[in-house]
Amino acid sequence: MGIHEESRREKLRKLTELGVDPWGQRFDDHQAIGEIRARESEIIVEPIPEGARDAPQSGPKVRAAGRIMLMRSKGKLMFLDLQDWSGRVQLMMGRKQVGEDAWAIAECLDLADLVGVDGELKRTRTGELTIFVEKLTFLTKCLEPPPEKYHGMTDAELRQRMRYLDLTYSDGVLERFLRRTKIVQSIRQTLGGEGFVEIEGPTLHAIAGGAAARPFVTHHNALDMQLYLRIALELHLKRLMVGGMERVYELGRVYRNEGISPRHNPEFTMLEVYQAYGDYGSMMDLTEKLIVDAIDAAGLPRELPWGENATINFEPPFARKTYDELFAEHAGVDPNDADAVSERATKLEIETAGRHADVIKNDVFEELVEDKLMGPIFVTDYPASICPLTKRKADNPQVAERFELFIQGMEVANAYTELNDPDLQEELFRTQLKGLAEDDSMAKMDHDFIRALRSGMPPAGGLGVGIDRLIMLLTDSRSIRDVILFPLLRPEQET
RNA sequence: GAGGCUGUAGCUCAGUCGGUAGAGCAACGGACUUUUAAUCCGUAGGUCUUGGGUUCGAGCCCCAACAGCCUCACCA
Repeated sequence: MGIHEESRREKLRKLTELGVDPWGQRFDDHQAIGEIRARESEIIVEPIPEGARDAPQSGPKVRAAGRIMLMRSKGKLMFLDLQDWSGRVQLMMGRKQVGEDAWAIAECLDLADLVGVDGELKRTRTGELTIFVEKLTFLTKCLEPPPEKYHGMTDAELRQRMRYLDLTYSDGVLERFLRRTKIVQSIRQTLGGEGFVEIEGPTLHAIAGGAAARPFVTHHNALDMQLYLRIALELHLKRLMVGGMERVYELGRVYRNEGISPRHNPEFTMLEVYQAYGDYGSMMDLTEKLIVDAIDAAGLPRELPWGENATINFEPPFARKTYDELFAEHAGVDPNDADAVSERATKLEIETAGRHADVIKNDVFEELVEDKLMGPIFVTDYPASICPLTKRKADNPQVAERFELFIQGMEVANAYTELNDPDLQEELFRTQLKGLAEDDSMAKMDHDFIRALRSGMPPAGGLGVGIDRLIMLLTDSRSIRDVILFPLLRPEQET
């Protein structure tokens, strides 16, 4: 046991001797510190009497509970900063004012302990809003020394492994995750308002379809079968549209067995929305509404900061450009001239031999265009051959009715006019499979899904949104790990 | 999977040319009833991530492993 824990355990023992439960009890009717601070105006200050030093004050009686963040002991008087999830307030506790019994408890306090207090809200001589403690209730002992009181925790690894400390001791972290919750709530509210119903699809899939990604593999013992954690929500939601769920969505976790980066975590949160009798145009309008509503619900301005100097302007309508327009603009090559595109690809050291022209074209697009799309911008009308789940344009089967929303070079949303022709779907599954490792293909043959389409899926628009990335953009976070409470880490070494 | 950077006290960080391991905060003891990262006096706290190697001598140089971060690849 280290010296810190030793001294804290000693105080825990003393508390027990004093008849105090060091792990606390129910503490009713306390007010959020943020609300307590808002009662500042109720403080009444009288004129300073002749010969006196301080003006008599009277303030509201308040009750607060929280964690001790700072302690300044001045002998028989101590100042503490108490923090809860709504804010921080100073406490003043005097030996004379609280009495000997409470003072004995106060002498057992350590930084990071949890306490409740009753007292009067007033100001100190220096004007600091302060609860003048009349009653102290010990709530929970902390056995670990907290991070440094000024710098907090800066080590990225510690902050992720010990998120519980990061939330308390790093500025803005708790606020960021609470904002995430507000944004997700807003998305559900917007969708509900538009008549969409939320469902819960299976996360264990026999076939990991609906996207191109390597799945996590697991095994069900009783059925002795291989299962995959879902990589997308798409195919089950579409089955539900066949079943008559005309406006349906799922907002949940998907799992991809891929690399980890500032923009990738093996498990992440995806929203997929399907609207019968809509198309990708209806999804574009919905996407804007979802984002703008979320910004409003979080109490944010439409123009948000991004990094040191940049801002992102979310004022709708977002820019819209076709894939080919952007391709011509950034690659300087006619997007319909396959030879010129191939030549451009070769210059970029992109493999061209034996590869489909649209795959090469898309590699060039990803290399030269995507990073430059600061957006928000809807990129529309993708090459059909790279979109096996998407309906083709009626007047041009080479082009798929698909858009992706890019913001700060990140793909945030992806939407289709959904392909509902079962024969074409089956054919596209088969052609996609050709020459591709199964894991690398977006189209894994799913006979049950084809069978569902044969029963008639209404023409529809579908939308996928990477929720974590959207949260990053709305919270000015450069890493996905800053918006996921417990990102995946290797296990800690045992020492 | 490849490359670069980082790893020193509970936390935040110094550590010169290879020559006895440092500071602040936190802790402990003392003073202090209006402090604000309180202040002042004193005390204690280290397997320098781990394992090898070079050297009379390694926190420092070399090799490897582990972990984190960044870049790239895969991907959203």
